[in-house]
Amino acid sequence: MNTRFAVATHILAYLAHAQGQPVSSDVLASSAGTHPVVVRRLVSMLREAGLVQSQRGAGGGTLLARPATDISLLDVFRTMQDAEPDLFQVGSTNPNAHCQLGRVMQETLEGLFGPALDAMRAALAAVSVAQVAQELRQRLADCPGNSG
Amino acid sequence: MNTRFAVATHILAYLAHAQGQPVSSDVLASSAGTHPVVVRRLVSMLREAGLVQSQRGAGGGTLLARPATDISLLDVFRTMQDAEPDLFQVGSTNPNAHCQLGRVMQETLEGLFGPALDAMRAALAAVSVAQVAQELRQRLADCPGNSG
DNA sequence: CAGGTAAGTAACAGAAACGGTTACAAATGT
DNA sequence: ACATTTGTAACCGTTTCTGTTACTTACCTG
Repeated sequence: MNTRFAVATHILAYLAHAQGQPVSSDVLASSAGTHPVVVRRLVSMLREAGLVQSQRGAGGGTLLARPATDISLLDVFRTMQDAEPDLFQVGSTNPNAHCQLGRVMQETLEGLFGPALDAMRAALAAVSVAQVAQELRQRLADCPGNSG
Repeated sequence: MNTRFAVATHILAYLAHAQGQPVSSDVLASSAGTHPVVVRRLVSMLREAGLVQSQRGAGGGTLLARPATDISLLDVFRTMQDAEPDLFQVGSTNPNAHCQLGRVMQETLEGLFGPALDAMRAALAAVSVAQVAQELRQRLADCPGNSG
């Protein structure tokens, strides 16, 4: 699930940079260094999450569904999840059930891992796609001849 | 990699509870609800990290290599990593190289994901195995007839 | 209306990781 | 000696992910 988060953020930052112009999956894939279908898969998830919007047909593509300032990395993280609940998955192991050590251990670990996840979520929530795009612009200004 | 972290913490908490008595991989596996060889695999990693110590032969087993108060969940997390660098793996995608958008995007993302990881690490560093074991004891006191 | 463009999606292949398991060697205490 | 227990290697089945192909659907333009 690792690259999905990075690629999705890549896509969103690119769309923020495009300022309302639809961008095709071919262009996005070329920029992110992956396959257009992979991009469309991620875009599908982002669209279901209400972060982007798509237009079919000639001249179509994907664009942000709301201002880049209103999309945080936490939004992206949650959309790409499958990972968030699994990060410190305590529930998959099947300890001894009822009130024995195994079960109590699970509850205890959940209580202790929680703050770590909360801290990470808070840090992700503090960064918007607009910030990513802006930092990108600044860095791009430092080197000539960029296309995509 | 998810269950590894939880099972490893389980093991360490159990060892802290055992207070210097070597615990066999059979007992640990039974408590954690997994296979003894899986436990030995994890114990191998924990041993390389200097967190535990093992004794072969009859009456042998594993015990903590240092006080439980000196082992944080961050130590466990780092030992079980393979995941830590991959959590927000930005480098696997192969964008357009040189100074183009793809490469700059990587650097930008790394800079923005960093604080999220730092926050999580700080939260994990704040919890020791001793705390886990103590919380376990408290919870176990609330229900009768626990063995393993 | 015809044709080109591009999203949407299903399906498959190959790779990697993980957990569980078996098997066996090495070490250690009784 | 012998039982016990760690230390590893090896293998299997499952899952997950990425890349890719192929095909359908939708939309714009001439």
